[in-house]
Amino acid sequence: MSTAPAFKRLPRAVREQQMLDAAVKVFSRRGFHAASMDEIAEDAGISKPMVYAYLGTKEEVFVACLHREGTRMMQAIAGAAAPDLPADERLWRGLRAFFGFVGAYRDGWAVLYRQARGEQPFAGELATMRARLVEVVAGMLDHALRAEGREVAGTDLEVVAYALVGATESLADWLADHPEADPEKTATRMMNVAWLGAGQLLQGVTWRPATD
Amino acid sequence: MSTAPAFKRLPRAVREQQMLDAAVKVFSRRGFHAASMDEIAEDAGISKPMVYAYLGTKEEVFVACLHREGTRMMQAIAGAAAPDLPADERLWRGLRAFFGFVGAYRDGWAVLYRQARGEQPFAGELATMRARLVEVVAGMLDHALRAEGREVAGTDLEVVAYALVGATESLADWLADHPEADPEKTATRMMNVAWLGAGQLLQGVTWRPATD
DNA sequence: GCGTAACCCTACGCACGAGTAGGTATGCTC
DNA sequence: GAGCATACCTACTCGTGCGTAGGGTTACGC
Repeated sequence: MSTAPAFKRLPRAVREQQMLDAAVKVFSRRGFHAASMDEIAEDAGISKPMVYAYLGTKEEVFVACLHREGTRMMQAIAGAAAPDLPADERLWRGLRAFFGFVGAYRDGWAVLYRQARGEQPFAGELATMRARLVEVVAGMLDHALRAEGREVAGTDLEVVAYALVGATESLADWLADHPEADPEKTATRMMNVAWLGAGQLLQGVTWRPATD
Repeated sequence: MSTAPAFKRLPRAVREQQMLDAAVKVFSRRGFHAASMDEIAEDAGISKPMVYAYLGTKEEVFVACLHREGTRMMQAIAGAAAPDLPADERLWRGLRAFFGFVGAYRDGWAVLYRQARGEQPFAGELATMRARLVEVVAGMLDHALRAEGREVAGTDLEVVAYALVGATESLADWLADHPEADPEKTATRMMNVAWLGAGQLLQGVTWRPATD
């Protein structure tokens, strides 16, 4: 019989990406635990055992999502912020790339930051990624300050970098919830806060002398 | 037989608090879904039906936790930042109170921000609370600027306030993971970043003119 | 054209955890 | 010290969803 096969057979590489797309979507909507493998399979237009065959258990599927979206984001940023540029230009381009990523892959962002953070097994992975970002930002600040002949304690640098990364993530959340907002403009605003605030502070200006 | 009752009978109000303590602890460790009512009950030193009798279903227990911790936090901040003080002093006291809260109730913080955020049914509640904070901060900035005869568009103010709140939350996370760190000092650092960065920016200084 | 490997399915087993039924003991009131 | 409310328990039911067993079909090499 030639019952036109409702859906085509596809090569593994393609199906895997479809599954990941579906998984990211479902995880971002429901959260890790509330998401069901059945829903992911259905959303990918496939049946559950295929997901197990290609991607493994639920945890493994989530890790695969985390990995793909994380890599995308890191590459977007790293590709934009070439290390031979002056620090402020690197920061600016990095921010633009970052907000561009969030604007383009909202679901990915939600999975990465809103979900992974709460679930114990994955929080570590996420923390590592963020730590890399903090390190890079701290490096930029340090570099910029050395160029002006100033020097600052490592811990202070790290904490300030942490605050900047936090502020950026927060604006990313805001952006994800405001589809009408412009990523470019958001990046500009963040750049202003970051560069002026951090710069001033690390140059020795303080609101109230830190009485350690 | 006088089999000394292994554990005492306690009045409802006391048991409820013990249950909430246990629930906050378990939720912060495991996350909402992975947490089990059995574990909460065991941790509180009573049996499961008591939890249902006093606090209701799992969702209701979580909401109760959210409510208690959220109220504690808001009261700590509001109590410290009296509205008749100058804006910078209010900001400073609010920050101190906030970091003090996080230092004292780490589990509460984790439940509030790391868990509630990811779970759809509760994210809204949390967003409302954060919105109130953003509003207050924006109000402070606005007030401070008007005092200097300057004026700024509402949206800009809100976005900057958002970034500041985000940076603060981020440092709170850092603090929660670094038990040795000093809340007071963290507050000082945040104050410096906030006041200098936001202040400068809103006074018209920019890194690169925003070319709307 | 025939074997074989890759793709894909329906239909289950089974554990885990939310929520409940139904009963016991302890203190408090009159 | 009888009656009653409140604190508390053990021991279940039952739905939900992860993970799998076992089998069918299409393409591709030779």
